[in-house]
Amino acid sequence: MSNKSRKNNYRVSSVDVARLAGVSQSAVSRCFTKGASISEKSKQKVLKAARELNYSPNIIARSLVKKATNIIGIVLTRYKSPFYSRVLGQFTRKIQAKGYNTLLMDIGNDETVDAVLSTALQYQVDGLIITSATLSSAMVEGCLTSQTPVILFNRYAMYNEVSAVYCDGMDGGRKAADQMIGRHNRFACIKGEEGSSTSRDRSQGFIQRLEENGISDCLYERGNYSYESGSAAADKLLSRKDRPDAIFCVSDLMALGAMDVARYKYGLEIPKDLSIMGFDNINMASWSAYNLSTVKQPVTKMVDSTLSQLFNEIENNEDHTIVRKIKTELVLRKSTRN
Amino acid sequence: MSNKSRKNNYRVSSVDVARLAGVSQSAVSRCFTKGASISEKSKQKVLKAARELNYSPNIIARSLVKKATNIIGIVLTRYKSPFYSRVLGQFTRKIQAKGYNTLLMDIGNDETVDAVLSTALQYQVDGLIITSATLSSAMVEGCLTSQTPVILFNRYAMYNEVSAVYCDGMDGGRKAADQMIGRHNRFACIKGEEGSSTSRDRSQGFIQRLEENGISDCLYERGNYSYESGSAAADKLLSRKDRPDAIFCVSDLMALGAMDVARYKYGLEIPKDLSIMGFDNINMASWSAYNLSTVKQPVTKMVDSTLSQLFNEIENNEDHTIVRKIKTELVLRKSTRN
DNA sequence: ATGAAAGCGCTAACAG
DNA sequence: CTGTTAGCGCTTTCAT
Repeated sequence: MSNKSRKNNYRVSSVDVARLAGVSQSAVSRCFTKGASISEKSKQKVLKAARELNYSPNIIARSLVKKATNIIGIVLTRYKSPFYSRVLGQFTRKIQAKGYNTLLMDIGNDETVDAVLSTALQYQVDGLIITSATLSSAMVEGCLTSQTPVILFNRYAMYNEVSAVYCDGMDGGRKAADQMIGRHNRFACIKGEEGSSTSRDRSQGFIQRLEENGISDCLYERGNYSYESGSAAADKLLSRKDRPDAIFCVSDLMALGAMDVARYKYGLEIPKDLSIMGFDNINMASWSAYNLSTVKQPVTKMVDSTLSQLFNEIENNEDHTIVRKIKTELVLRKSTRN
Repeated sequence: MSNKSRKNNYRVSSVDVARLAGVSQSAVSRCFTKGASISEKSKQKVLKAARELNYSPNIIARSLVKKATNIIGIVLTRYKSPFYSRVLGQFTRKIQAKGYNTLLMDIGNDETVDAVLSTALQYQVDGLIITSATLSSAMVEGCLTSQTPVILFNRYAMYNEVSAVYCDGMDGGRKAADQMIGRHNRFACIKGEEGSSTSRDRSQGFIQRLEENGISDCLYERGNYSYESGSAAADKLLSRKDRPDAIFCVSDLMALGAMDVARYKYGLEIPKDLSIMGFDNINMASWSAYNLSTVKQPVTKMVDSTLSQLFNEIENNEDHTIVRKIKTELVLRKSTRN
């Protein structure tokens, strides 16, 4: 059996159906295009033939002529985070509900982002959602000339030709600080990787607010958003003699890791000896083992906003770009004093 | 600005490039088809023109003629589970590495599975991975006539025309039982939903092994694989006067929920008063707050096996279906006595 | 090595 | 309502 035998194998097409049904090929096309004018009689003939041959229209061919694939590309970076799983789940479900489909693309490191985006464009996606990755100007150019709407999710644009929706990390950081100030003596922050803009915003908001209140010696360590890195960072912080009694983490996962070293390695009681706050409000934050106070990113609101803007740009050809900054909400549980 | 103005907008094609480069359209096609015979000189001309026009080939058109889209469809049910996030992540990354792309489809309930699969087929996916969903015979038929290779992931086939790779839940359940037998007096099991075959296998293995050892009064409750449902099920179990001192949960997430009610609602000590085991070995199982003993599904092995079979069927037209049952591994931590 | 031409499977005028 | 016809943007013989 040769390498190509599959490709050469017959795939039933509309002309086969037409022949069997005794109608023209356009009739079968009309039969599968809702709103097209076709008599009930031919419709039945076509349907019968189609069923017999197990036919269904080739969307690729349709896309070629309609110049619309009905597919939305979603780009994200290695998503270890439960936050992004949730986001992705909501996106795909809602995209499907809208009659579109999702081409999911994962980028390992920032070097590959251009390649990935470019193949998305080559697939003629009708729209693009980019999560936690930056957009090179070459790619902005590409999207522009191909007229492909793009929304940055949880990033903001350096270029104002592209829309963005993200949550207000700066304000979230400030809220976290407000919750802790006055109840603690020594503050620390566990940030994300150096380049990360979300990490920067959140920690900056926190630190600024502290400074506004006369606290200028906030410690910090960095993690990579994982549980383990949160543990490691907290470990460093807690091994100091001037150990902090309040730690703000720029992600919940890191906060959980921090809580666990604090409790199980240092035997600290939370929040008696140490308050911890996270950011995201992932499911685990509410688990009884943690009860993590956190700054909630309103996922549903963010997703809906992204999608409504995207479909607006796609369907109404609204080329008006927007930047929507969504407010966070404080979720107080028991990992902080009150 | 009309509704259609975007669609009518110009998208640069190979003929545009050809014209600018002063070569034939086929030349530009060849330029982008590796291995095609084209002189260095024309190649440069084409490349230059392409760059100028910001051109890149339309994969949809190419797919139409090549009868191959290079896209793999992945179907999964509302994936709340961290296990499936991990699986999905591995799949997409490895699919991309192979030069393919992922069309991600989510099915809410079993009613929609046919619709979803059928649109995947209409998109002419080169292959299909179906996770935790059953395949109707109509769909098997559809895949067969369209010659689309399908692999069932963590399901087994009722039909032997379709390949499957899954982990041996029955054996996993048995291993869990072996670990608990002799150290406990009263056993219970938290199963998944009634229809779920994975739940059935895992719990059956557990219960059978118990019976082989003369224990025939294993209690059980059902959950839906979520943390909350695990808590609820454990709550019922633990409120009995003949409370179990060993609980096997068919998923880690439920086991974590069970641990938390046991500890925080009933004040039980684990594993002193109660042993708990899970299934999957998700990341959280190793967190210090839990230290959950569990039956590990070897994700990487399963994913690799699935993919190698799938690509084998795609590229070598190997229509030899396989069913690969992968062995689980016991991971002992501190939630069980030893 | 290159261009001309045929066609992938479909939709969309256009006549009738 | 229906068939005919002309493409969508590309790959691929087939000559040259």
